[in-house]
Amino acid sequence: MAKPKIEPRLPKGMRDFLPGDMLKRDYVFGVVRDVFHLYGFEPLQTPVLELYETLMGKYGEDAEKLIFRAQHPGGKEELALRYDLTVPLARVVGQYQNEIVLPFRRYQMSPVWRGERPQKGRYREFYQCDMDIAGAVGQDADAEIVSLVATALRRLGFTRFSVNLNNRKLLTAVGVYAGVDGAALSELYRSIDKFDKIGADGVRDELIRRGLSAEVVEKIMRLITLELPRDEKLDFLDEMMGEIPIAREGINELRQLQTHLRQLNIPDENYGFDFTMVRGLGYYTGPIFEAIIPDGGVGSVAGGGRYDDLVGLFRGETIPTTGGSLGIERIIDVVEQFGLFPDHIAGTVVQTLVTVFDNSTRSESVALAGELRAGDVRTELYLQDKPIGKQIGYADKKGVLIVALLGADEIANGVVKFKRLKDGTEITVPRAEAVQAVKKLLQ
RNA sequence: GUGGCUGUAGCUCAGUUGGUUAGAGCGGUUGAUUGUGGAUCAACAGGUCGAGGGUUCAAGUCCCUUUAGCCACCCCA
Repeated sequence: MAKPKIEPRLPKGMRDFLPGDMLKRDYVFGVVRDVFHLYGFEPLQTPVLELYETLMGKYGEDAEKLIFRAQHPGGKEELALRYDLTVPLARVVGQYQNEIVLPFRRYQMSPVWRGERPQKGRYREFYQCDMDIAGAVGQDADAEIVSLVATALRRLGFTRFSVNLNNRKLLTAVGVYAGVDGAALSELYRSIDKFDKIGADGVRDELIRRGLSAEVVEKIMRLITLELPRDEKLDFLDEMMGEIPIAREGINELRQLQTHLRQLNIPDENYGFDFTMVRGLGYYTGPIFEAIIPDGGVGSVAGGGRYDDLVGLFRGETIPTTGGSLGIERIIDVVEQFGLFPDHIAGTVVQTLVTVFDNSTRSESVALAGELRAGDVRTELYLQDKPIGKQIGYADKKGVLIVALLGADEIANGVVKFKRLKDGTEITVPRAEAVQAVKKLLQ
C-alpha cells in the first residue's frame, strides 16, 4: 500500500463520529428533543461564530483565554467560536425584542468550542443541550427546568438519579455567617465545591490553610454537612441563619422550588439538597442544581440555575432567567455504560440489502430496490461486482438484517427471495408482495 | 500552565542483560466454495520501530532533545 500523501488526523481535542456512534447519539438527542417539546421549549439556532466582543467579559479571565479566535485573511470583524450557548441566548433575547415574547422558553443543542487541554471526557469541541426560560422570576420556572431534566433522564432509562439543589444566596449567606466576603468568598466556594473530591476533612484543612479561623471553619462545616432528612435541612438552616436576609431569601426560594417539584410529581428520591454544591459559573444568582447518576462515574450529567443579570447585559433592563444544561456527552457515555440503548439502535440504518447476481439481472435488482423504497423499506443496492457469497457477507458484517436475492430463476417466475441473516429464514414471494414480506421478516 | 505514562503493521499490542532478515492477534485481499454469510484452513499484501542527535563493533532496546497522544492536577461539561 502506498503511503498516503496526507496523514489523516484530527486537530487536538476533536472527534469524528462514525455511523455506529452517530446512530446512538441521534437516539439520545432525539429523546432529549422530544422532552424539550413536551415542556413547550422552542428550538433556537445561532451561528458558530460570534463577534469577539459579544463573548468577552462574560466568563471570567481564565475562561476567556480558552476562547477560539476565528479569522480569515483580511477579515475586518473580530470573530470567535462560541464558548457556550447561554451568552448567545442572552444576545438573542437582547436583539429581537420585537419578535420574542417573554417569557421565552428555548432549547439549543449545538457544539461549542474551548481551547482546553483535552483529557478523559473533555474535548475542545463538544455539544451542549441548553434549555432556558427568559423573563420569569418565580420558582415555578426553576421547577420547570429541574422537572424537565428529571423527565429526560427517566426517558433515557435512568431511575436512580438525584438532582441536587442549592442556592447561590445561601452560599453568600454562609460567607456572611462566617465573616468572609469579596475575593475570599469565591475562594471559599471553590474549597466547598471540592467536598465530593476531598471530603469534609479535606475541605476543613483547605479552609484553614486559606487563613480562616478554626472557629469560622467549624461554623461553615456544620452548615454545609448537615446529616438530616431532607425536609429538616431547610428548617435547620433557617434556625441557624434565618436572621441573615439573604439566607432567608434563599431558603424561601428553595422551599417554593420544592413545593413546585411536588406539584409536578417529581419522585422524592430524585431530588434533594446539597449545600456543598457550588457550580462553577460566576453568573448564577439564585437556585442552582446538579444532576448525579450514582455509579455513572462521570460527575454531574446536568446542571444549571438562575442567572438574573446576564441577559440584562444585552438589553437595557434586567430579564430574570433560569435554565440548565444536559451534559449530553456524559449522558451518552452513561447510557452506553448502563446498556440503555434500545435494540433497534443497530450499527446501520439499512434494513435490506438488494444483491445483484450479474449484469444481466442488475436492472431487475435496481427496480426491486426502487419498489422497496417506495414501500418505505430502508434499502441499499449492492454496488460492486462480486460473488453472491461476498454480498451476503458484506450485509452480515454491516449488520443488515435482510438480503434480497433476485437471480434468473426468481426473475423468470416473477418472485423474489428474502433471507433473514440472523436465523437463515428464507421466503420466496411474488414481487408485488415484496414490501409486505420484508416488513414481516423485520418483526 | 504543572506533573506522570506511552509512541513498533490499518487497529490492539509483544519484542529478553543492546546481537544476524522486527513478530502475534484482529482487520484487509485472494482461494478452498462461480446461487447463499458468520466457522475453519491456506496464501498474500502491509513497517524509514514518532522525529532529530548521541553512546557502541552493533540500538526497536541505552542517553539527550523534540514532537504527538493519553492520564492526573488547575479549571470545567
